[in-house]
Amino acid sequence: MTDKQKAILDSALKLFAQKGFNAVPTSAIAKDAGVSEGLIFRHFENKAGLLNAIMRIGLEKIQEEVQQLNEIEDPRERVMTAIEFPFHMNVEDYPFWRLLYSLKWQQESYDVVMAQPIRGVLQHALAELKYLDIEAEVDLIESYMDGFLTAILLKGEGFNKEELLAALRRKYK
Amino acid sequence: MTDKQKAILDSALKLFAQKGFNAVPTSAIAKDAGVSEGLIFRHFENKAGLLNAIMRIGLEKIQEEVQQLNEIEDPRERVMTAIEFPFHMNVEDYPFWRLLYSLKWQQESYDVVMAQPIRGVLQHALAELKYLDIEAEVDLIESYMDGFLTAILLKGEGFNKEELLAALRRKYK
DNA sequence: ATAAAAAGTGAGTATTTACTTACAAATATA
DNA sequence: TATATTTGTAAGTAAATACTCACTTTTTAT
Repeated sequence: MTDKQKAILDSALKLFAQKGFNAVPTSAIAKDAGVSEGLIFRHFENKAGLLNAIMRIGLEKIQEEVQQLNEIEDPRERVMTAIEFPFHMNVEDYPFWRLLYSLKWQQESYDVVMAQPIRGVLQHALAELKYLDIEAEVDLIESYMDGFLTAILLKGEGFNKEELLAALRRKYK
Repeated sequence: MTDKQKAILDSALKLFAQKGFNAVPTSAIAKDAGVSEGLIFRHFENKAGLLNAIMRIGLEKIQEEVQQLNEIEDPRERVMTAIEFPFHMNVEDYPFWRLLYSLKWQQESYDVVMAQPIRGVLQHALAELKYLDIEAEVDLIESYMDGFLTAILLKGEGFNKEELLAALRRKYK
């Protein structure tokens, strides 16, 4: 992976996350990355291929983090850590999440790949805790997480996510 | 408002909700509505004007529904009804909500207009209930609602929202 | 050192897209 | 009925966009 290739991926992720995939022309990506437009197509074949490369890299990184949840012994703590995942996300990953969440509304493909591993963790943990109606409970937790992540990603400057986390913990104490 | 004008609005909402604003050319809208492309510009000036018309109509309709929440006397019930709003949404409004939620990620403007009235209802109700830390609590509830609405809008056929509602009520009984 | 492969460029190109315009049909108004 | 206004159309147009291609530069392998 060359410097320019990395620059293209960085610029594309940044711009896609800001304005949406369809609203960003390849010329703008090339300009932002300081690269000729043709190079994008040399490396990624087409615009969709560029998006694919971005998503593959991002999803791999996130899946590693999900794996780490399984190292938590206590299933109760494992579930709480999962629910609180949006609050402890790395800020440098925000653009990727924004892109993933904006793509959800047009192409489900990527989102499904992302949601599946977390679902597995939750299902397993709730089974250990002898929950009944595991599927509905997992849907509920996934909805919470989705809402939290959305709030954190969209409510900019003025938003205090620590306060929100505190309110959440109060409910689940 | 003529028949063709209505047809344009219907087709545009449908297509924007499915594929996203930027991914839908005005030619496709005209074709779907059975109308000449020029008519779109005669009535709505430009593509952004068409989107504005769609959003204005939709937001007015939704705000009426939010007003109805205020008619509920008991603040506890008022809050629960608000939280459960996503479950009782009219199916015919799904496309509008999909469009609103997809636009969130690129232009915050519309979403803010929508969220403000609901925030007001929640703030007022929680104040009546003598909650401390009202803002954080409202953020929490808004996050829930956002997650539920997203789940209902995105998880198609196989998704049983009644089960999710049941799980939610179990938690808050 | 030399050949082969890969990285990179910049100037195209075909198509799409938002929007215009000149005109016709329908509808309202007097 | 006559006329003014609104609704509608079809054929444009200029700009933007995804992608190609011929070519040069850099890196890798022998």
